Amino acid sequence: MSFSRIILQWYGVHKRPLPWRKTREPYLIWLSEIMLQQTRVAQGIPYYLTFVKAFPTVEDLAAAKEDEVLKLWQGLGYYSRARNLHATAKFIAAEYSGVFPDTYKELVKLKGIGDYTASAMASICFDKPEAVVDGNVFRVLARYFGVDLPINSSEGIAFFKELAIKVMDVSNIRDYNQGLMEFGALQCTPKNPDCIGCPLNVGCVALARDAVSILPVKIKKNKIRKRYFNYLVLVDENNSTLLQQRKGPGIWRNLYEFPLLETESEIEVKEVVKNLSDVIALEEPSEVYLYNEKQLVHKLSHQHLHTRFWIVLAENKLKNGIKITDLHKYPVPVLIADFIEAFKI
DNA sequence: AAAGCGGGGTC
DNA sequence: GACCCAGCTTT
Repeated sequence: MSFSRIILQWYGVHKRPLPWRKTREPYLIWLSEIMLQQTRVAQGIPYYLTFVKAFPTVEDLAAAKEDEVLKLWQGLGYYSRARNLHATAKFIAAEYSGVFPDTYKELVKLKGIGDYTASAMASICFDKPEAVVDGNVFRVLARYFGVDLPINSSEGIAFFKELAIKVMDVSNIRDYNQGLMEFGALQCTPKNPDCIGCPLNVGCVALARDAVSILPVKIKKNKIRKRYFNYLVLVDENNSTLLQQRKGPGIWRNLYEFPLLETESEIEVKEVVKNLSDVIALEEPSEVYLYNEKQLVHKLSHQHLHTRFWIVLAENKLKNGIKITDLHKYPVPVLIADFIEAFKI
């Protein structure tokens, strides 16, 4: 039996009943695909359900404020996905009367939709013969066909895409594509795959060469940048504080945070007081003290944020102050959300 | 071609 | 601690 036949047959038995598998409506498939980029299915499910409930149609999403979208996205990470999602929803509603295009070529032009997502939507929603290549597919193909080209090199990406097109089954492309990814997620797992019980073990090149554990090959290049964040948590007599929206490029764009003093290294309270006026306009603080004695390290995949929260008691009432009890309404990074959760004055 | 972009699960 | 996850965009 062929590679694709075995995948289809396996999928028929092991298909999980995921929420987005009850439909082929482009809006819902799109939503699920964007959320699942670099994200495990289990982590994405609750967000998907929340979004479908809050925004049943693309017009509903288009009509929302970006802050609302980011708030519901909070905790899922890679927030450019949420910003692009919102921008594309507005574009589809305004320019396409709320109807998604049905070809790879048109889909891939949309913000936040790249090769993978355009292929997934075209095949799943419209039965178009497009091959998907996600992390699962890279792994399955690399092992079964014994390909050791790095999956994160230009050459590797092009090779695997071509290979995926060669072996796809266009007679049932929806199930084939989803089946191949499901197979990677459940059977051909990154660590300790069950090769004994694998329906593809006979033809698997990696298994024959005892190379399962070294495939796929990936060039690693993780340089982790250390940063030192000092958040200034102002508190006035009304129990109000200040938040700022992060602007420009970099992490957490358009999310909110406390006024930030970033430094080259860990600093003392004296230095915080000295630099206070650079970050916030304040008549005169009555007291500045450290909230977390032990600096906490918030780990992103490419940055370690050594973070301290400083409580700054304000002498006068803050202008544009936000009630501490209202902080939970703003979209914030998990780092800030955890602080807000724990903060008791 | 390479870097930047989150947060969480798994081993 | 290392690796990975239904990747995309910018440089």
